[in-house]
Amino acid sequence: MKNSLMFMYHRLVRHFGPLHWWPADSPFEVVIGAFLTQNTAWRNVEQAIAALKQHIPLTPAALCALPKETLEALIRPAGFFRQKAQRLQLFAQVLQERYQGDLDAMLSGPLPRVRQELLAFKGIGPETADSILLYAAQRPSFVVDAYTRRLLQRYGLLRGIENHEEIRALFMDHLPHQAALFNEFHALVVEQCKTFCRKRPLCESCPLQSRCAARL
DNA sequence: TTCCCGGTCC
DNA sequence: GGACCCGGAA
Repeated sequence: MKNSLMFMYHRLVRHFGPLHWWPADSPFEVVIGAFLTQNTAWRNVEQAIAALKQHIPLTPAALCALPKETLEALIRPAGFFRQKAQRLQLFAQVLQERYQGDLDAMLSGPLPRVRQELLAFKGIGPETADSILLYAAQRPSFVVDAYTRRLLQRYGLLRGIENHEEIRALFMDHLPHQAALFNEFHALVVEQCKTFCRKRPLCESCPLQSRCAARL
């Protein structure tokens, strides 16, 4: 398993080169992006964040102070804007009250404990929690999303019945816990799935073709 | 104009 | 399983 994952990683690095994730100016902007990108194409999230940035500095305090209706209107392009606005503000509020707005303080401490705390928020599921941990705090928590499942399944590393935590464990149990590695690996998986391993796959020029089960 | 895509909560 | 929602492709 370790060898399969590392082979895949190196092939993807060779094809896509180093990616620069996560595109954001601050850790708190990563958090906002992590909420907004749920079930949403990144291009729409960019619009929403750009609009938001024009109105307020992207800080927990400013987000709390913004009227809910205004926030909803600004992040509208990201979809699910009512629930995302409400959940983002709730998160910002708790961050203010418990940690005086200090994201680093919230995200430091033993990884499993911090992860559990994140998962307790309404609007933070496993993918969002791990995105925040990895990309806002450089903590080695592997991010699994729909792309990851599809790629691994087609490649032949899953039977198809594994749940989210089991897929995450595949990476966590077989790779060194290095934030830089996890960061790049997830970014490469996303790029790979947008380019080749799409819903309707383009196997012809895929960098993983030679060892992919779907292609054999 | 309909259809598709993507996380989380209930 | 259904609800939440957009932009863009078909």
